[in-house]
Parts: sequence; C-alpha cells; structure tokens
Amino acid sequence: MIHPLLKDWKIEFHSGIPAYRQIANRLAAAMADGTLKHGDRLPTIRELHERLGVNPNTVAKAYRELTHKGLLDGQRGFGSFVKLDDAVSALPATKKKAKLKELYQRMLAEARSHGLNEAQILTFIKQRKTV
Amino acid sequence: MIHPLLKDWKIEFHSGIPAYRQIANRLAAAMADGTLKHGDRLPTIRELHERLGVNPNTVAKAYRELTHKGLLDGQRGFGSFVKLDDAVSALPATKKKAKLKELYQRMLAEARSHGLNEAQILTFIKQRKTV
DNA sequence: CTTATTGTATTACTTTACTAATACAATAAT
DNA sequence: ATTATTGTATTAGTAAAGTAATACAATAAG
Repeated sequence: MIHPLLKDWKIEFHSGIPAYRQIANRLAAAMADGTLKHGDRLPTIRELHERLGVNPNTVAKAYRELTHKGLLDGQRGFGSFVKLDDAVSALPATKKKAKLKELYQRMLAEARSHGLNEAQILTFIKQRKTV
Repeated sequence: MIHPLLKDWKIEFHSGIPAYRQIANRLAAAMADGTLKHGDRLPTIRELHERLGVNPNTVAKAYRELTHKGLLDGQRGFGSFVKLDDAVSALPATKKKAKLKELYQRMLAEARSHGLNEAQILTFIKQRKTV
C-alpha cells in the first residue's frame, strides 16, 4: 500500500531548495500539523528514493536530520518511525522560543533588505489567520 | 569625519553569516528604519574594507546587491548614495506582499522542522510589540 | 542458517558560495 | 593634462554544500 505522504509529491529540482531539504521539511510539517503521529511508519528510504527520483543518500540525509532532532527513530531492517512525544514536546519552551526568535530575526533582516521595515512585516503577519 | 554607521560595527567572522550579507543587511536595516535617508552618502567601499577588515570586493558585493535592488546608486570617483524614493516606495505593494509571503513561508517550514506548528509561531510573533 | 529488507557509513564527485588579488574606468580636483 | 579618489569588472582560489556510487550492518522471516 502506497504511503499517504506520497500522494502528489514531486521534488522541485530547479527551485533552488535542495532535495533533502524539501523532504525534511515536508515530513516535519506533517508531524507538526498532526498528519503524522507518534509511532507512524515512514516510507522507507529506498521507496522515497524511487518515488521521488533522488539518490537514497539524499533521502537518508533528510531522515538523519530529523533523527538528530529527535523527531525520528530509524531501525535497521525495519523502518523509520515518528517519535514525537519525548523529544519535541520535551523541547523546553525557552529553547523553542529562542529558536523562533532566531528565525524571526533572520526573516526581518531579509525583509529589510527589500525595503520593508518591521512594522510592515508585523502588520502583514498579524493579518494572517491562525490556522 | 567618520561615518556614523561605523560606530561599533564589527564583522562576526565566525557567525556563519557571510561578511557581505552582514554588510548588506546592516545598510538595508539602516535604510528601513530611517537612519539612512535618501541621498545620504555611504562610506566608500575602501573605507569599509579597511574598517571592517574585509576584502574590498566583499564590500562591493554588498553594495552591488543593494544597487541591484534599487536601494543604492554608485558613482565612480564620487561615492555611493542612498536611493529610497523611487525604487523602494515604488515597489508595488503586491510585490512586497509576495516577498513577505515567501519569507514567511520559509520561516514556517524551518520552524516546523523544529517541531513547532503555525499556531505557535503566530502566537509568538503576535506577542511582539510593533516597534 | 540463509536471505530479503531496511537503515547506516564511507568515499568521492560536482557545483555553488564566498572571498581574494588585481586591473580597469569614470569622475573631480588641481 | 595629471592625479587622486572612487566604483566596477575579471579572474582565480578555497571552502562548503549537495548529490551520488557503493559497501556495510542489523533485523526479521523463512
């Protein structure tokens, strides 16, 4: 049975965003929004490799990154499994906040370099509805 | 007379953020918050080169980027000048918005990969006071 | 015990990003 | 006209990122 994640998933090879990043982001997003739950089995590295047309190592790199963040658990001969309870929820609020701040600052810097100031940015974001 | 911008400006060489980016960001930020106004003369490339301890070309790269965005105007033998009215203000609102959206999406993707969902992110940002 | 399946490790190739050295070109001052 | 000052262009070197080819290791199933 084909994994739900694989529906309509194509790597954009000329987007400037590296393949492994697209993979890691998609998986992480699915975890964050609840599509993937703790204990779920991910597609095997080789399956993604075939379906997406990328090197097995590229998939492995994405998996490794998530594993390193504690979001994933790989078991040889068995598969890779989502691991949400411990690591993520246990990620202290202060650390999360620090990470967010860092990301936000980076976005600010880039926006500024396009002639936008923080007020405009905040205005834009605050208009967005909380999904 | 030493340019105001140069006060307490050191390049962080081991921050992972490239020197030219630090330069471009600082200048753009100064433009966005009003520290630099239209027509202001920037430090010369060679002056920044000496003060910051980076290659002239590195400074030039930052200037080139801003020039390309229409925020700067370089005149040989004369200097580089801030150019805010035309380009930036004329940057159509729709384009600004598109850019913001792109930046925001990128931030979201990265935040998700740290186990955060959009709601948390929005909550964090909305708590920030509009400077 | 053997085999198929899976994640992991090693190594190398290719491209891109960043920085640097150097020379060139235009402007202004004298 | 000459010279000093400034931005620009060309070229090259270096490091890092991304991808790939291949071999290895652990687990489960028969």
